[in-house]
Amino acid sequence: MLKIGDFSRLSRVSVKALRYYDEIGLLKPVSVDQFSGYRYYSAEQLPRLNRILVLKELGLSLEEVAVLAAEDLPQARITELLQAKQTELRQRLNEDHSRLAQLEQLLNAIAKEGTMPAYDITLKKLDAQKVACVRAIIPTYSDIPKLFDELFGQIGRFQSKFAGAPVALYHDLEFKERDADVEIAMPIRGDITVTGRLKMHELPAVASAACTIHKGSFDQVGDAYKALMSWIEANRYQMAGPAREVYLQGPGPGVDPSSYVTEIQLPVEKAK
Amino acid sequence: MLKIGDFSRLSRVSVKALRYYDEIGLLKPVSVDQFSGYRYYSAEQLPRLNRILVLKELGLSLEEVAVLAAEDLPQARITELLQAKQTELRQRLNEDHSRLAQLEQLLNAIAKEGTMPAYDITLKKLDAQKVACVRAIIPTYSDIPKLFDELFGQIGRFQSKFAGAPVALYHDLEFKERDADVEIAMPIRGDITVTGRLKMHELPAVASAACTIHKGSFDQVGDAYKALMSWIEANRYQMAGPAREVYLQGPGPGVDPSSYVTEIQLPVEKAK
DNA sequence: CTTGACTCTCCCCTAACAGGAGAGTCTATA
DNA sequence: TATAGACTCTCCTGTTAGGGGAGAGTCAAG
Repeated sequence: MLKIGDFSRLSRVSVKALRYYDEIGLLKPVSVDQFSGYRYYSAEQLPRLNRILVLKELGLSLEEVAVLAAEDLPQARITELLQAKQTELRQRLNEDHSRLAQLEQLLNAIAKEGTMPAYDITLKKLDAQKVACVRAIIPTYSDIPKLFDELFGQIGRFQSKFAGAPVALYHDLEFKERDADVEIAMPIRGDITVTGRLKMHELPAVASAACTIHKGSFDQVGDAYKALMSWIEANRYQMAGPAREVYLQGPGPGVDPSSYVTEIQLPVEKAK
Repeated sequence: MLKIGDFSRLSRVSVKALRYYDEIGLLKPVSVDQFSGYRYYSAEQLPRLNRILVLKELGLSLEEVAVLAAEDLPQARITELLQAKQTELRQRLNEDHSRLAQLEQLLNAIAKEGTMPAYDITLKKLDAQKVACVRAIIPTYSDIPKLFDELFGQIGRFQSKFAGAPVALYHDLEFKERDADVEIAMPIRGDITVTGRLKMHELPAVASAACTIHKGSFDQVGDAYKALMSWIEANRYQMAGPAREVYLQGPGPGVDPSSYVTEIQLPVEKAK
């Protein structure tokens, strides 16, 4: 019979860990002194402990190890559990891989710019949402406020049904200096009646969109687009739908242009 | 001013997480109502939160994120931190890679044998240790007990200086049916005087050894060696020193051969 | 018999929140 | 104006796999 310290030395497992394995029922000492509480182990338990350590090393949680270390477990269950771990590991490998790529890209950008880049870009999934909208071909971008006025002039009294921040969609796949096809939309909960150029419809969901947040006047919003474009190129994506601008904090009473906050969302897909 | 729920919806970060970020000082609301305790955020905080999320996604802990999200951090510190993360990530990638390989191997073995393999093999580092030993060429393996007797006949009275389980070293790099070069050693703490064929010396440390534990009579110890050998081959290692057998529970009064416990250690190195 | 090494239980700590309890607050509608 | 329902607050517990330490009891050698 070995005292816990001896068993710890033989197995190179800490005393704390052994006590913990006892507590969770993973490896019980062969006997426990009823009065002193001392745990006594046998060298014959080393193979089991060894198996526990091996399985743990493979990335299984102690709970899973406990299942696998049980005797007479049907083979099907064993392989099932291990294969689940396998796919889990594979997935983490992929994630880490792309993390590493992102990290490298960030380091490159820092080396080039000498500081943290101004725009942080993430890939998001956009849900479908019901909106009230007006869509038109406008001669110049300075006509956008008119579309807003047209929209809010009609739906302004349904504030309680607003379900988010207003969005602009640029339906031209390429940038157009004039005569752009623009849609101004407001997410709506429930139904409202619309007339004239106003329509209710559903913005389609987007499987993945490269997104970033621009802070400040719309004059510099081009920088955000540039950052998005070079990110898309560097990560081998390509555009896959109309760009969206979400006006998280837009023009309004007492709002300075320098505190506007706009999220730009570019639907993308992996380039072939 | 946005209530926490609104800010949560805008940012797609849970209310719980936002409160937590407030608590650890990572992202404080712009104002907190002194009486109700309500937190009020501004849309202008979204870029910062976005940066936090991006850095977190890269695998940084919130503590590290807090450092990086601080203003006016010298560029050197930034790259230093990120590069540290990079190497950390690379290491985890390697580990996961080998884990995956081990897992696949285990699944193969299970598929072949129909059950969990009898031997779990691990790579260990062996420390140097001082031993008393007797080394000899013995005609047959059944002469090993004689060597034990010779050893313990002399050092048996120094039990208090024993520092581990007895070890056998097989100095022939290839298996020899007869006239094997065998060393029987006992780890010793401090010094003792030895005479005749007995020597004191230091067993060298081993950078990595493939190890497994055999339970039961020595007759079947060959299975353990077979398992080790095929593991070594499958993992592209090669032997790099004398095999060791550690008698964790060996012959003694009232010990049945079926409860012997022996660890087999094969020093290895990566095959080129 | 003493001393030093060992062991016991119990409690707190980790990271990044999630879940829930119980109490207080805000706001839209009747 | 009253109230219901939605929202928010703090506080507590739980998650993994133990580590660190306190205070008390136990064992073995000299």
